[in-house]
Amino acid sequence: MSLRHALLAMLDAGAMTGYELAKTFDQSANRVWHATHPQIYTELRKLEREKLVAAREEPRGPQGKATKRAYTLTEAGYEELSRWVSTVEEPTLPRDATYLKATYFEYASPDIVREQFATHLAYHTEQLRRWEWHVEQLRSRGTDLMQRRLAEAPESRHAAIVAYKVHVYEGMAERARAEVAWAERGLALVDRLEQD
Amino acid sequence: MSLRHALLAMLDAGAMTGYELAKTFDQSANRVWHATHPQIYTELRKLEREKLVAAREEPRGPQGKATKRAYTLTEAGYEELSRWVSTVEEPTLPRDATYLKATYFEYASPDIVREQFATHLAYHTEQLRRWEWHVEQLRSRGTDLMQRRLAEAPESRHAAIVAYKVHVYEGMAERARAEVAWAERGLALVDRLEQD
DNA sequence: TGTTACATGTAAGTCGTTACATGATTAC
DNA sequence: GTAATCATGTAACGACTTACATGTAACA
Repeated sequence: MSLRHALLAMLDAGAMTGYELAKTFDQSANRVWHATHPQIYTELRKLEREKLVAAREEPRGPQGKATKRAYTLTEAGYEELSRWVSTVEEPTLPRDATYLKATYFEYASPDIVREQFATHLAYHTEQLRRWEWHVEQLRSRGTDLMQRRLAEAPESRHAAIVAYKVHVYEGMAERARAEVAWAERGLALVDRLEQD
Repeated sequence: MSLRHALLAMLDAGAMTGYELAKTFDQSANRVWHATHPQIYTELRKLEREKLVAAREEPRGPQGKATKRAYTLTEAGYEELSRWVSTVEEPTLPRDATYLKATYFEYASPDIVREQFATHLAYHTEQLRRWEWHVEQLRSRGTDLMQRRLAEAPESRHAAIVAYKVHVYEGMAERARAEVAWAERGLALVDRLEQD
């Protein structure tokens, strides 16, 4: 049940609409927890009913025919976020389809295996680039979210706020590096097996 | 929908009961895909209805009052397994509650943060030990499952069968090492932040 | 006699995906 | 005018979790 906490956490940096949250989830800094837009809209309505967030309907465009709903954390929402952060999380049990499939690669042709490793390599190379970019942004405190967050916190906490996020994103970058290396060793392995 | 393929893959090494499959999933070599026992029993019945596996009811114990159901792959099941292995898997989108939580560790006390990193460290140290053990077992071809699998395959494929599994388990070991290192750096970080 | 392991399920509920559906606004 | 983006949802289905439920067999 971490989706709600991911949402609460992002709203802690300031008001956002469901649309913005979906964007932030999928392409930007918070690619640690994946969620689709129907899930996000549904959960936001649920959080609103539980009074953990409050919605403000805003007109959109000059005519204001369209509206959007900007959500903010309530006091109760903030407390729930703090409570959650202060409980120890059990490690996630693995469920990795690529690794599972790779266990049985002897049933596939070398070309398919190469394609699988190449896809893995391309994906995680791109991810690595993203994470490294985010670490850089964080260190120079360049992201919007970080600016907003720091503005609302006392200066004495600034170091910790940045440091933990850098630690997470560096961890994600390390993971991506491990996947890139794994895929490269995999490609070398196919070649070796084919030569025999 | 990888649970079914995980089951088909394990049955490829020979007949097994739901109970044995659940054990194998959770504590032994195939800890790449997690599943609970109700899920496994349900999916096996479904696979049976779809004729991808066949069940043989066997008596258990000397009186044979109790029974167990041993499942084997059918020809169609084997074909489905081959088909699946030959399709390229899209990378899994991340959903990691520990990393998500760590992003907001500034809201937790240093002791809670230490406890979280220590839990992470202990878990992945244990996992690393397991994966390294499995790699050793595989290399010496010592596991039951591997013996059965090799017995049914032509000798020319033996190298590939072992090599791909070693590659996967080494990848899992590398991942565990990365998590151990991440948790250790995390513990050092808390200390540093507390000193300032 | 009691505990652990073996063995198999059902049922209720939550979480997550995919497809469907709608309409305004912006930029070309 | 038309395409992309902004913006918000519903509905159906499938995957997964947790609690409940039952009984045999082996071992001390």
